[in-house]
Amino acid sequence: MPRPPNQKKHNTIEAVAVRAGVSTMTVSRVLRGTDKVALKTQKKVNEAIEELGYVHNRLAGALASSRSAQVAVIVSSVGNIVFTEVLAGIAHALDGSGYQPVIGICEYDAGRELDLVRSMLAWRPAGFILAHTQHKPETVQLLRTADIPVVELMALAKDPIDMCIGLDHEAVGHSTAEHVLGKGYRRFGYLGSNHDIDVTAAVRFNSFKKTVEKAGGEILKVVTVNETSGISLGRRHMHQLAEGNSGIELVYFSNDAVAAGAMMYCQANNINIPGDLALASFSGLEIAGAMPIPITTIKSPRFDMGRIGAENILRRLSGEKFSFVKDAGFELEIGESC
Amino acid sequence: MPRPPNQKKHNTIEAVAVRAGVSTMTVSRVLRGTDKVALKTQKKVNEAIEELGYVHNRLAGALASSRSAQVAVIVSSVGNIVFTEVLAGIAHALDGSGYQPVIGICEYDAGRELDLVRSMLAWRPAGFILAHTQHKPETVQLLRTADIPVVELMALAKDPIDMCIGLDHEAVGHSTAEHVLGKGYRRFGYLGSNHDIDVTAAVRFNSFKKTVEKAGGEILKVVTVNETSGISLGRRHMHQLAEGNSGIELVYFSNDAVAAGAMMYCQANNINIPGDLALASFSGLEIAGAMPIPITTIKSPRFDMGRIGAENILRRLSGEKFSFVKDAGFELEIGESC
DNA sequence: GTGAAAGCGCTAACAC
DNA sequence: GTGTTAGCGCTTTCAC
Repeated sequence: MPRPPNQKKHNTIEAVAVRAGVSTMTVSRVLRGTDKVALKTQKKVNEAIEELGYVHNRLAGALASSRSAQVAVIVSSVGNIVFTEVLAGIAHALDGSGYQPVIGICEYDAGRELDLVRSMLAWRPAGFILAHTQHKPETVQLLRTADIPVVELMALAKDPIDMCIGLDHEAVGHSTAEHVLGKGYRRFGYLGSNHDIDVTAAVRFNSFKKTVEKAGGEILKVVTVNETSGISLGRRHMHQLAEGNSGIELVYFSNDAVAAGAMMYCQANNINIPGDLALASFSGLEIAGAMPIPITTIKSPRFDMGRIGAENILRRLSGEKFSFVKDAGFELEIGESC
Repeated sequence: MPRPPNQKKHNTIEAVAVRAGVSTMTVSRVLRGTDKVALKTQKKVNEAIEELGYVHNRLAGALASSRSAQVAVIVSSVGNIVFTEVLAGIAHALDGSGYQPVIGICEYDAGRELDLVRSMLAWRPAGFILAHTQHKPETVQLLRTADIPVVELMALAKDPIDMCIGLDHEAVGHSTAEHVLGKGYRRFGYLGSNHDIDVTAAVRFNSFKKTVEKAGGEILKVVTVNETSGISLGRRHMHQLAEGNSGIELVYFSNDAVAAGAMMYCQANNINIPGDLALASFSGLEIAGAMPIPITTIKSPRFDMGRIGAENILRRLSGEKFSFVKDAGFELEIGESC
């Protein structure tokens, strides 16, 4: 024998229907706000819902309609403020749409990402947002066959899964180099973190280097550290680039947190910026502008990438047909550090 | 007539079952890893899954078993690094448990929180984590009747919904005051942000003030700003406390980001710390220790609050019966700023 | 170790 | 405007 018949159904639209003296369909309609229901009936139903403290079961709803109201989001890390801004943009765009973000964190690990995609897909999300463009082939395959709108953020994908809006990190590195070359600097140092997992930093640096060398400049010293990027990292490792008479005129950083730490080191060690040493960075974080000597950096529209990504998921969900790969653009934020 | 009969079921355990030459039940068992299935059968099923690119539908599973594998999490903001550390702790604890966090952001708004709780509850999460203790009565009611494990984090709740692990912010303010009084300071200023939404900051300050005044000290000037807390806020508003001969010996801050900005102001304006002015703060963020003059602050176990919260949700989900309200404790991190 | 049938709570598709 | 019926894709329960 199968499971015993329902005994005391509670918290079902059926209970609400009975109490309101209508059919379950009517309750369903009131709940979803679709179709027309007589105002009097609506009132009765809403009262019944209130009295019973009924909470709609979207699990059953999603199954029945094969339409979920969740949007899956995977970010590399929440410890990195860059991603939290993207998340904020996504949350902002989704707010009030009826869709909810479900967030997964892959810690820069493509294997974890694959696992996450698989298990998030099991909840049949309406759309998928990935805040990075490095994936395993299986991940791409899985998402392509899922047949839901997908957006990749942060960088321009060479072979996008579906939609994409991100930065051209090569252009970022190039522009930064052009700027500092224009200022007359020719001898450079570099301090970066986690190039093995943050591919975009490597792309920026390589492009920076290429442009510098093409113009006759030199990269005298490169320090890359494999620990989590942060202020204290910059503070602790800056001595490698600041001490002695290395001839370095300007240090380029993988991001503003590292640069800020480096500036703290300089402040604590009486190194004059930009007189003794100039600094240039990437991120456009609040901290760059709040430094005693504001740091020249590159600002990218992180919040907007998240917002636009989510908005386009919504547009597709509402039936529009389109796809795109869009350069999000960036802005050179000139401080006093170079 | 109701909906037309299933035509081409794809991506169902039925399709897998047919291909593997077994019943759907067997596929289900393999998928969930429960019960015993002959190794040969398992292999056949797994092959079929692979060939079909089948993705498990947890929606249907959750409905049938009335058991979901999602844990709902609500944080006040992701812009505040404090919450991202809590999230990281939660993600860490849930990792590998089979449960997935579903994150909502209420932006410090109890009304939004209520909406979020309602709509997240509609997905029948297995548990609920709230990274704050301020709620509308309806929220509390809703969660209490949901009959799922609930954890509140960050502060000690007076009337906890269920479990709670957080800081005693009154003790924090008191300890900070004791420390600075012990150092001989008697005349204080305060710079805080967003007291209307961040209740914990107000609690810390009031407790600080009480302790100071009881000891014969004075709070000479209080500046509270209603904008999003951050480095630049500290940088821009510090002048109100630093300029002139106000007699202020030490400034207390609502958090480290504000304090760091204040230090940037002092650095840029040649105010000697702690000679001209001492600083004390709260948070224990990386930035406090990376300053040219490390800032004395209070460190709380944010990651661990998240981790422990999630772990206890899991314990309850595995059948254990218990509840608790736990003081997470804190540590005075003595820098050179006072 | 495996299968059959009923049902989780809801909504699509129609009828009235 | 409202009700009826079948079924979304899975798991429960029991039988073999």
